[in-house]
Amino acid sequence: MTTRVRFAPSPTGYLHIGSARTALFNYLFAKHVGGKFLLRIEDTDIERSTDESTRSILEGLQWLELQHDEEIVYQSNNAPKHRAVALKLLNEGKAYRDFTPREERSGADVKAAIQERAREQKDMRDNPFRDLPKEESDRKADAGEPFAIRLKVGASGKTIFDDAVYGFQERDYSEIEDLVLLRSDGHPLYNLAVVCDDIEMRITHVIRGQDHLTNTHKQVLIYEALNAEKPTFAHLPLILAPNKGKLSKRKHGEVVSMTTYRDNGFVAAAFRNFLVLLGWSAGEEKEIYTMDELVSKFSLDHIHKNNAVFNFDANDPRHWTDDKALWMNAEYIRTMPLEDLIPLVKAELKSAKLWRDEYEDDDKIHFEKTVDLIRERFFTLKDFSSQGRAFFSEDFDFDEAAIAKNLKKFSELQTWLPELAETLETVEDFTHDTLETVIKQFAEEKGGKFGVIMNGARTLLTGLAVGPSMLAVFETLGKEKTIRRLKSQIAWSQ
RNA sequence: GGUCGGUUCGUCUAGGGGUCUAGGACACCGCCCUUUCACGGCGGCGACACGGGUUCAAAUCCCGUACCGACUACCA
Repeated sequence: MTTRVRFAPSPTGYLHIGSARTALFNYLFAKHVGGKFLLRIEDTDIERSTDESTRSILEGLQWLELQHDEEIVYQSNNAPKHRAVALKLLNEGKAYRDFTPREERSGADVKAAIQERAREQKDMRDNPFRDLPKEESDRKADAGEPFAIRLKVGASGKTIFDDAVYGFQERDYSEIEDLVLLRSDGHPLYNLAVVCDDIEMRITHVIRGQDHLTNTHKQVLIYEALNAEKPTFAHLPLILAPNKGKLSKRKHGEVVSMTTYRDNGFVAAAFRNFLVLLGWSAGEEKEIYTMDELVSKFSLDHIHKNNAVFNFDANDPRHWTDDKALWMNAEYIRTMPLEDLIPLVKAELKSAKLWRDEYEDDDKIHFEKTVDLIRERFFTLKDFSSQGRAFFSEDFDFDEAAIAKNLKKFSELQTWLPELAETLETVEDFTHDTLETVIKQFAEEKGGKFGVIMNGARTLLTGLAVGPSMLAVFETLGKEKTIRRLKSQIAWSQ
């Protein structure tokens, strides 16, 4: 039997990093065993689901390169089927009509209210309509009395299943209430919908967040009522906020959204690599994996049981997201094959209006050399257009601190650097070694320090106080720009 | 409250009775390299939640306690 898994987000917001990781694990598991990775949008919560959210989720998956197989299933399209199933269970006597008036639950304090209610320790089988004779139930229904349909959970017994991550699970029926299958307005509920759809989609492995672990018992009951074969369940540890609480948009903002990473210059492969290490490890010291390696190494039995903390400090710009994610991104930028990086840099330069078509034509080699040089110290793709701006444009800013530290502190540089430009004009072979000889000699003649001259040049040439080896910068920028910028007085007048 | 999970450096983790005076990565700190630096090299700091058992031997197995989390909806 082919392995079939699904990622089933509800479109009530952007793609959350926890969901993204769930999608990733599903994808890797499917690909590892040569199975199918399906996508189902659980848009049955009419009030909260939006098309925009669906789009955002799709974009996030696409960015991470988690291509789904087959057509996307929209759960709302299946509502009639879910309803039919509820009715079928009703006819078979496995479910019953509950004529209790609906209790409206809404607002921020639902959770508290539910907990409060749960504290009462009531008997899960005390519903007065549970054993209402069929005739009477039919009569009330025919009379137009609204009713919900509840699953009739056995008086005694227990549900069991063997979770691929958490192991053997059991729960006594007395802990499970007669769950509502169909709302009194005919709207099918989550547990019913999930089970029906998973059956219809022939899902073999349900891989999802640990927050569904206890729900699973209810679903197992539905599978059994339907005489359907249960899939294998595998629950994933949660990804928590630094305070070990739930990671949410309301409390934590943009850091939890996938689009934030895409929009802030993350390399998708790097973020994916970071994500896969949250709750899973191959049991080795290696940490950087290509997608192919992940597919071949991934397995459910290396998934942890304990939750992982997504560590970041909202008040510290340098640690605005998890340090390891940031490091991973930098690592990818400086070590990934240049040909894979180039398109990403191209996109970044385009969006910053710094892209020129020559970069992949006449100027291709030089462009690639430039990217290769400056990527060494970059953390995100944004750095190519910000810190790297001077390499792609004449219109760049000078860092105030750099001017103070590298130029104004040494006033003699104001005449020396233009003089250096004159000297460099005579250099035919504008390359690293030759430049080094010439500039060292120039420094000696002036009685100045080589380093001071180089750093002054750095600021004039790039606007910054940090960057790659200056001789390489000279060479990469080329003779013409080097000379022009060394002569420029713009920075001096700031 | 109940049920179910979980607990190894600040964070991500290796480990599944002896090879653990607990390994790696990130972060942090120091030194080195150097024309700068957020590169690189070397080093440092730093953890088995606690208490009982079982065993010749426990981070690893069992029990209890503490703490954290999930669930407990006519939400998903």
